[in-house]
Amino acid sequence: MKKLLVIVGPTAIGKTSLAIALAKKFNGEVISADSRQVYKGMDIGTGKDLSRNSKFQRESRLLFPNSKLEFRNLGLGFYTVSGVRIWGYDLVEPKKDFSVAQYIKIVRVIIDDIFARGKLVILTGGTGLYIEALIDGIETVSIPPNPKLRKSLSEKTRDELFDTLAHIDPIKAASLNSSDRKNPRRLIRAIEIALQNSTAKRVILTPKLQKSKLDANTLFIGLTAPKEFLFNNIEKRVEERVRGGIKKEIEELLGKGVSWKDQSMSSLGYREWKSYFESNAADAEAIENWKKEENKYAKRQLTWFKRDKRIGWFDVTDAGWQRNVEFMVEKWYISR
RNA sequence: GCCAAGGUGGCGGAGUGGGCAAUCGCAUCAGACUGUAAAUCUGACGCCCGAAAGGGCUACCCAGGUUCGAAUCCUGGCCUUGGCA
Repeated sequence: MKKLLVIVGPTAIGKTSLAIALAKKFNGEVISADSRQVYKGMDIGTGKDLSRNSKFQRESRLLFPNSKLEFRNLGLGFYTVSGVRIWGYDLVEPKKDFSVAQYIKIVRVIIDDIFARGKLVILTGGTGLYIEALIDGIETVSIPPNPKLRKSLSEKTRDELFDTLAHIDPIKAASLNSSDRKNPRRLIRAIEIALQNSTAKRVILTPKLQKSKLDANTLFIGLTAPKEFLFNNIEKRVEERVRGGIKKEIEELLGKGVSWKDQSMSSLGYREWKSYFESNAADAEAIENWKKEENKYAKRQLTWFKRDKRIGWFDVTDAGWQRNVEFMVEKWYISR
């Protein structure tokens, strides 16, 4: 039976180390579900758990599902940390855009491979959308972005965007909640989908939009903690990353031609340094902002995961929580 | 001691006679989320009642005063900062 263990939770709570511990115990391999760790060369800021000498190992049996996704012949591969394989890092160059659709395509290849080798898959990370998309599927992933359209819509106000959408797809427009109606990015994507759908219908291509769910026996575990504890951890972690050489990492990225406008550089821990590098702002300012933003991010993650009723929560400040997790996983693992 | 500027909500900072419970930013709380998701976006945020509409109360350093009406004007006090002695 294919078994998939999912470990979610806010940043800095210790998901990866739990994943590694469980992987050892239950013969598993870890896959990162993190929209930023996919970028090659962004290690410190995104918190890839790499030990000093861990090297990327290419698995040449595995191919990218689409040659366009592959870059520089790097291929698919993994890092080994404490004897456990970690996949999902270094999938793209930081100059490239990346999105859920690509993530699920690539990761499904990896998952199939791990299952084929009879091992447990442990998916862990803080990007809720990626996890949900991978497991439950997304109907409209097959509709690619349309850069020209996006550009032409980018000047419009939210009201104009909403009116445009209401004109093309009134049902979709009416179904949007009050927050999304004011969210330009969402409105643009909705228009993109609406247009695609309507053209498709006209050409009688009618692509069957459907969710493709992952076929596996899945257990969801969530790690949580009181906010003070979390924020404290975040603070320490940010400082560690500063000491660990985030500035140098950014310098190297910039040196390789990565720009502040690139999607990858919108990541926490990177964008906060823009004014430091560009206008000589104090690094204390960057660090303070980084911590602040990281806290907000953790809260957003909690909001996202809270609504998924499949998740069994463990508070990492409770004594013996780890044993409880292991117990739960074991019970599930040996069940059929 | 004199001169100047100023004291506003948890913080920063607008407002300089009525539209002010007070723009905005931060923080905080709650939430959304289906190819940018570490992104993007929404709501609440003096106190009390109310599901809401709405109503009531207390407020812009303190004390007085002018005025139909003051965060805004006047007087006195206290405090802060800068300059001169």
